[in-house]
Amino acid sequence: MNAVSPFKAATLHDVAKAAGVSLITASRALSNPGVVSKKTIEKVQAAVDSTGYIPNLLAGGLKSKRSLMVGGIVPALSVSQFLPTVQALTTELASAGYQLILGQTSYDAEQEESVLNTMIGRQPDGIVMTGLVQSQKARDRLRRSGIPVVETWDLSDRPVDMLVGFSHVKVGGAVGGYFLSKGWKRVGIATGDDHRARMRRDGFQTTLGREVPTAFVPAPSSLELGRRALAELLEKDPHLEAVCCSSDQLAQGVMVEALARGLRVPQDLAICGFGNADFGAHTVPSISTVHVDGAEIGRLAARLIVARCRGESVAQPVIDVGFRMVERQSSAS
Amino acid sequence: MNAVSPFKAATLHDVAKAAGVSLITASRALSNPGVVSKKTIEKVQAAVDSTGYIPNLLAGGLKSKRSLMVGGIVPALSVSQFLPTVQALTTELASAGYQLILGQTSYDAEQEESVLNTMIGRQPDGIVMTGLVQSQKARDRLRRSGIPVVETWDLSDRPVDMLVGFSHVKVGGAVGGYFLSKGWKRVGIATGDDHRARMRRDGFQTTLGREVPTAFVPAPSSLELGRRALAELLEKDPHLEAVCCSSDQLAQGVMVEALARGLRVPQDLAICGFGNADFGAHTVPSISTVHVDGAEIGRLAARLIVARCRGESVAQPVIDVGFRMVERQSSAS
DNA sequence: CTGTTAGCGCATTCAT
DNA sequence: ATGAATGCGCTAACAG
Repeated sequence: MNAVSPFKAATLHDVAKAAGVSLITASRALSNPGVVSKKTIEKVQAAVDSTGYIPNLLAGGLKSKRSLMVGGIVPALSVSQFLPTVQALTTELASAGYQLILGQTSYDAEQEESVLNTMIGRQPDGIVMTGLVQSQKARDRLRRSGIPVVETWDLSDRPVDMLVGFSHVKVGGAVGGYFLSKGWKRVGIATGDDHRARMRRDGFQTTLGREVPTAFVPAPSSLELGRRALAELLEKDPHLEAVCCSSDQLAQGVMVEALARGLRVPQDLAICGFGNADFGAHTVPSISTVHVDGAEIGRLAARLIVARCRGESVAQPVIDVGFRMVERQSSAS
Repeated sequence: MNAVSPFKAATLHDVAKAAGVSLITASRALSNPGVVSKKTIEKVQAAVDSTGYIPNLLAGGLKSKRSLMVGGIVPALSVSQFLPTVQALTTELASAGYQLILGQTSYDAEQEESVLNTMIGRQPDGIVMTGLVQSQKARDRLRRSGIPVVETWDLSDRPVDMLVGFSHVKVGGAVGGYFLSKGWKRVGIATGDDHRARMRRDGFQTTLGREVPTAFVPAPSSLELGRRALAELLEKDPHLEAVCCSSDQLAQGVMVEALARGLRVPQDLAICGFGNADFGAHTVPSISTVHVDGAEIGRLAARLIVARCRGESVAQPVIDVGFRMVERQSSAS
């Protein structure tokens, strides 16, 4: 049975007819009840119930220029670092009556451009990017579209519009400073090869004042890739003392591999991750990391968009949410 | 600076004028180039480039009854079990020109109903649910809406429409049979309390022919909750031989807690998870689990929706993707 | 191959 | 407090 529904969905027209009022009165009764008499509202409500009317948001959006949709763009949903952000974004937006349309770029600038184009075509009331918009063409398009945009998870001198993030260079610098304070000389890096991870590596190396043996792994990072990364690093330097990882998943992999090789953590090898994934506090030993409040980023981004949509002027369109080091057993001295 | 764009976005009207053709010819040149002369297409394309035209998909959808959007509904994005499904769904849909609108139910039937209502209002060309639709009201609404629906990750005698899933009772039964074959008598269950996890527990207990000590944990399951669950189970039975977990995250937590207490895995305590998360193969010891192809579920769901949208008749609207036991070190004898 | 006509379902003018 | 007209931007019919 593949037949389409035999029922034509009820429109506002049907509701108005059933309620014995005009189209526009029915419309107002539903979307602006303040200006309609109580009796009328009741009649309309009864008609809605009896007809099973569901407003066509496409039509409403076309006319009112408010689609009640917000575009959310991630490199890939499986990048678990962004998950709390997307989740909080979705929840916070839903509570304001907006829904999220998802787009994936696969870390590819061309795909980013095409995703943004179709996204703009859907007339979203806002667009939230995880990361900065890469291509210049896309940046221009976004600006000219007039759609409120929030870039997240990074900082920039010239954001497209609004921004909620933090400095990855500073994160790398902080971890580098921490390693220096511990006196570790023979250190390595296990890292993803995306833009932000590279910024953290840059900051780390700058603080250390030199290049550091590095194992690059493709996205998405995982426990398995962490194990391989440590194997690679130990080939480069068999006497490694500490490893800085671009995610807690990688860090856990490095740790598993180290323990499997009979290395003690942290005595023989210290490990630091990034992101403060929930499992990191509960492994044995627990994993030192850098905490970033991903959910807060999502909430703030949602609020910026919603404020803009309401025509409120946004006092602080660029927000640095910062970060903090979390020392746990994997690097405690 | 909170000013809205000073440029009014170009419409198809502007493109047509710039290209010196009629509105509908411009429309066809873009969406149905086969019926337009090559010269005209070129003129229109040039006009598109010069005006920066981006089609308004809301308007197109209103008229054509094809919104090119598909609703995707999950309990919560953080339920990592569904992530490969949502990711594959998004990717596969994108390749067919559709985009995903996200909805979250928080495992709550009322919220499911309200999410589905606004979803229907957006006139999606299809709706994909992770799990079955809970509320009867929502089921009726969905049926009457005529929108193609795919429920996933479960089986049902009377699906709303189409279905891609597997039997959780059978999964539980398979794990129970596996435990029986190993001769483990003192067994426990660490499980989430959602519908599907309970079905697996039922299947497990039915096969064992009795009730089994159980630690229930709230969603989303995590390593931490797994540690607590084992602590709870060991209080109920200090001589536990094996634990069946409702996710690999829980299983990892149970394992970490066991090792932290000096128990050997699997000699003192055997562990089995569910979901075949990527890390499970690479922990030490590696984690036995039940494999379900979540990405395949997403791909199949997308194809069913797309086929329906193209008016093709769907030969097999209910697909059982099955599962398989994956024995690893945590339960190897 | 191209153009004209007529809406899709609703919300924003205006009027009463 | 209610209603009539108008059009958002686009595409499905039909015409030529």
